[in-house]
Amino acid sequence: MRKATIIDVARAAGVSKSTVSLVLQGSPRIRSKTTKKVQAAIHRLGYVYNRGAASLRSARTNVVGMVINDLANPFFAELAVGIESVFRTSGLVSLIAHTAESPNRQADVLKAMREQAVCGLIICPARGTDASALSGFAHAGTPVVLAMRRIPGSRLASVVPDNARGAAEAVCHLLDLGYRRIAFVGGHDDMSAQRDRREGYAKALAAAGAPVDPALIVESAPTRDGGIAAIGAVLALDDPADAALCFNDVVAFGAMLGLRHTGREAGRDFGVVGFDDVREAGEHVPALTTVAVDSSGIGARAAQAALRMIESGRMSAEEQTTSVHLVVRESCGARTRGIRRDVA
Amino acid sequence: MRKATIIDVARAAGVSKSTVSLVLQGSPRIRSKTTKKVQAAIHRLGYVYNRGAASLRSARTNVVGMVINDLANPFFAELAVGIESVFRTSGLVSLIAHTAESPNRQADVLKAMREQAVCGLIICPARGTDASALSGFAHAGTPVVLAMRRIPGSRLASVVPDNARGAAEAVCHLLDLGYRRIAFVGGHDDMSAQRDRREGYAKALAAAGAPVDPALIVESAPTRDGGIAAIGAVLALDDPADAALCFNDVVAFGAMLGLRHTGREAGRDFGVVGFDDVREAGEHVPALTTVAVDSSGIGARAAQAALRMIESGRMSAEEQTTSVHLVVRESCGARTRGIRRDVA
DNA sequence: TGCAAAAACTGGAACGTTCCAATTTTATTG
DNA sequence: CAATAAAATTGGAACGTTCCAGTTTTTGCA
Repeated sequence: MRKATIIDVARAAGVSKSTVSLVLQGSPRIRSKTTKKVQAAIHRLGYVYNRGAASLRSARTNVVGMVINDLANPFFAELAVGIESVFRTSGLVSLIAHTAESPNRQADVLKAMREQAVCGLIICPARGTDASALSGFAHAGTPVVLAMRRIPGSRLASVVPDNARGAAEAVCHLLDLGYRRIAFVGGHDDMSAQRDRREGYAKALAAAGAPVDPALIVESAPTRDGGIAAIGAVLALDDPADAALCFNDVVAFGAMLGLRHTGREAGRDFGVVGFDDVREAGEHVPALTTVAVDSSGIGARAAQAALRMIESGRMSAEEQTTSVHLVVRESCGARTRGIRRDVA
Repeated sequence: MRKATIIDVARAAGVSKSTVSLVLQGSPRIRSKTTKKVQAAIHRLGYVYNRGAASLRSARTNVVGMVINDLANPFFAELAVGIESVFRTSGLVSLIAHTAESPNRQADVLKAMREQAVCGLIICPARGTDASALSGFAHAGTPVVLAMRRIPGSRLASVVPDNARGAAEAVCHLLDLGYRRIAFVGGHDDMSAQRDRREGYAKALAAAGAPVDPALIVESAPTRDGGIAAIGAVLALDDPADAALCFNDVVAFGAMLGLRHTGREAGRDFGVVGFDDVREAGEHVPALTTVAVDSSGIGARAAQAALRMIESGRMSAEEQTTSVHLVVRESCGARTRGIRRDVA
């Protein structure tokens, strides 16, 4: 049995196909009696709207793309869910894709998104993504919003947490607790978030008159294993670190594991602060002190920014920064050492 | 500037639009010289393939749908990533959607998937999903594969872990460690996975000649809070439980938290076994003994099953079961009590 | 009731692709 | 080199929708 089309529906309802199309679009110029007739026919025939055909004619799809560098990271998964729910309430369908932090996969995925003619794109760009990777969208007039990570040299809208401020707050907290050799571990230099956090770290140290020792800044993959490796490096120094601000919570978990391998315990022998405040942070033993980032809030803002651009048809390069706050738990040793300064 | 079409490409390359179409599809009956000419023109014009138009004509999209009940749960996120990577290597684009375990949202999402004319669907159905929710796909001849959860009364292909066997193994292990009042906590009766696991639990107890006390079987949301509540219930009994098999790892984490609230510690005063073996299980304190489920393997099998059906055009209702194995860590108390039986 | 204006509805044409049957080009063979 | 077979290429129709410019129906008012 062939699939029913609006023409079949029109015939069944005794109206023209144009009328059916109008009903489908919820046009206000159709009498409710007619609408009812048409909807009955739609239901009776089991008619399914063909979005492909519609977008062929009207050039505006209701599909938005979402490109996530790591869906398996709970932080990004939560972000994706936040974005999706905003789009869903606006009647848009989200096409979620995962790039596994690989620019190649990302290129493939972006090509697919273009072919699907998405009407907007939210992307957490893979590490090392170049502005040119997204030029096709700009060229086609498709709104793009960067989430969590900026791309240097691109004139694109973005929503990122206040990385520098969060990092600075964390460093101040560690300084207040009396730590002297504070390391910055994890993440790569070509991730904007890492650069921003590292900058906040350096600035806070400088503001306190403390020296910034390049040996205490160690790059690593933003993963648990990366954290283990990085913490090992700063412990092996002649003048080893006594605390670390980690690029993100996952790195912090790895760092705490690495500490344990050397007989040290976070919060007792070493101060550890993470970044993100994923759900697991509060339940880890010891509980992780971390800079809380509102993932679903960032997702929602990014989605809203995209929505505005889609609806208005005007591109914007607005850079939004969302606030962050330090959540003090155990891994920094505040309980043991006593907090000497109140952190808002 | 209007977007380039195959007609523009054809003109630029000095061939017909049919030839361009053939090149785009990688047809073997085009001379390589012609292919090269066409590809040069495609590149020169920045031509982007229009999948909507193509699927309108050819009725076969290369988009597959993926409906996940909870993307924020790391287990399902990993599953999604596994599925996606299989589809990607076959040149299919995955449209991932999230239902938040709500049948209403699921219905919306499924409608959107049908409108996008997906050529296949993999779904972890939301709790309480009825077979009729998916009848539209069956009716349209679109392959559907259930992952992780079966739907009673539906003739659909499925890939689920060997829940009963895993649960039975866990119970045997607890019995071997000397526990007597083993509870089954968490999950809901209308989730097939919960029923299967509970059945394995009951069967193992019966096989060992141990009584199955209904008071020891407590439903709860499959969340951390659910675990806290459920463990509270089995501790409050006149004859309280001394061990628990939890519906999944998240519930187990909650249960261990709940134990701590009453001054008990998993592995010392009470045996806890989880299900899934999420990444966090091994790093929790105490480390969680759990039944390991191969999430990415299940994802891959489900994707392959869907792929077979898509390619052959023949529907199948094959039910695949993947093997599971018990991972003994600390929360069951094996270290303290000594293992009296070797678990493979 | 009749007339104008507004509201409701309608019939092509068009969107960019694939499929089909037909045509042209190239290769093969006697 | 002609005749044929095979390979490569082509133009037109079709897919299901929306848009546009009407046309018909309804409403409001004298």
